[in-house]
Amino acid sequence: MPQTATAQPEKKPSRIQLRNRRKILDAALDVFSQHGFRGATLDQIAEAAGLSKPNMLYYFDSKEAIHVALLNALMDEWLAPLAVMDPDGIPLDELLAYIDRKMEMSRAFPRESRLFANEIIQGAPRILQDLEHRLKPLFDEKCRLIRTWMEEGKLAPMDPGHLIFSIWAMTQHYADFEAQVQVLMPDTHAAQESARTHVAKMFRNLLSV
Amino acid sequence: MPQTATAQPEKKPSRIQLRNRRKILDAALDVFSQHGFRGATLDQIAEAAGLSKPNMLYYFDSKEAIHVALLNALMDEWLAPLAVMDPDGIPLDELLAYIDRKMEMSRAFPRESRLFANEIIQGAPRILQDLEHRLKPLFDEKCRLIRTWMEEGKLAPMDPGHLIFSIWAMTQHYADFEAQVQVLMPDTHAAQESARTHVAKMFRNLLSV
DNA sequence: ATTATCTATAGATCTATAGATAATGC
DNA sequence: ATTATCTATAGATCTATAGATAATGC
Repeated sequence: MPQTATAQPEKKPSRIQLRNRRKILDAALDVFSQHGFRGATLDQIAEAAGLSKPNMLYYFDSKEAIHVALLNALMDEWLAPLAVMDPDGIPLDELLAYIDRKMEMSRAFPRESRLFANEIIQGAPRILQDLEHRLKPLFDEKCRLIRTWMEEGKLAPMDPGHLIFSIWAMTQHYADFEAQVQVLMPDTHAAQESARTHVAKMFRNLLSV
Repeated sequence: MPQTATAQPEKKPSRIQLRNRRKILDAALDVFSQHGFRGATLDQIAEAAGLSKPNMLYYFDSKEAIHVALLNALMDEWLAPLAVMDPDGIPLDELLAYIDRKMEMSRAFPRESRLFANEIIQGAPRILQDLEHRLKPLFDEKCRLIRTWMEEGKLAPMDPGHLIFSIWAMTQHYADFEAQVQVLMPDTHAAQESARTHVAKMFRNLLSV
């Protein structure tokens, strides 16, 4: 039986392993999302994780390994709102529910949003493969679904790809550009609530037949 | 006559001064827009500018001074499309023209877009004052103008601030997240053209009474 | 016995400056 | 005379590793 090159003993990780790896990834999310990959330092991550730097490198081979592990761990969670869009649901409701889930994620998980934003703005050097192999198939599948809905006359016709880009742009803007939003609309709490209403109305208006 | 604290001899810069400062800022735009402030190095900028590193620091005091000079130099240009929105024009036309100018800038100057995006995502530490003192007044002024137009029944009513955020989010998305757009819509040229149409239609639809 | 942590530091990279030399403009 | 450039390097910071010691799980 041919043995794959990546086959490994694969002992199950200890409790300490799990806890420390999670502490490191939590800290890395803080630091990488704020400074980007090259702007972040192992010192900052180690301090935020409450571990010494060498100890941290006992759990991950390198700075890049931490970053890649973090992106991989978050990718599924990040794509979940799109993934659960249901072909058997009511088209307009499904899309509006997707938009609302994205707005909620942007509010509840701004660090995750900024982590991906930083990576992609800088050319996605460490995540391009994942975009190709995990995001692209999902994107294509949902584009086909939306196109079908439009052809059935359930949604106003438009390019499904650009529609999805519009949704991403609008929903993630409030997380990614929070510093600017806060300057221009100082009452953050009210701004967040009204943003949700504005975006929902905007897309309902756009998508209704 | 009282003398301001910042008064300086202020000799006029030589031709070489002007040329080298411009070369440095050009190079800095390349490097900072791709890697962010902390991710960029003076080595990269110096090489891109075709100057030695110490020579470059003869023209600017520090890495931060280069970055700040660059942001300041680009801010007016970056806000120009919003600034020229004309109170005496036809409301819907003015807004659609603004949106089209922003789409065109995103296409023609993606580095500028990413430079500001990087800075703001990371909390705008070096540009917060400018946002307060240059962006905020313009933003408030244009919000008042749009609100007036809406009250006159010339535009569909909505929150003007969120409308502007929507426009920024949509138009800058194609520049800032270009790496992702390219993965998902490989035919970049066609994607750009259809993006322009999509965004124009979307806002015409949204704003028409 | 194995896993986890610590101290110390190598070696690379990065910002910035000192001080000498070359080029330029009156 | 003044402006611009170069060589050399100080001093800080950063990633990563070596090797010893402590803690943990059978």
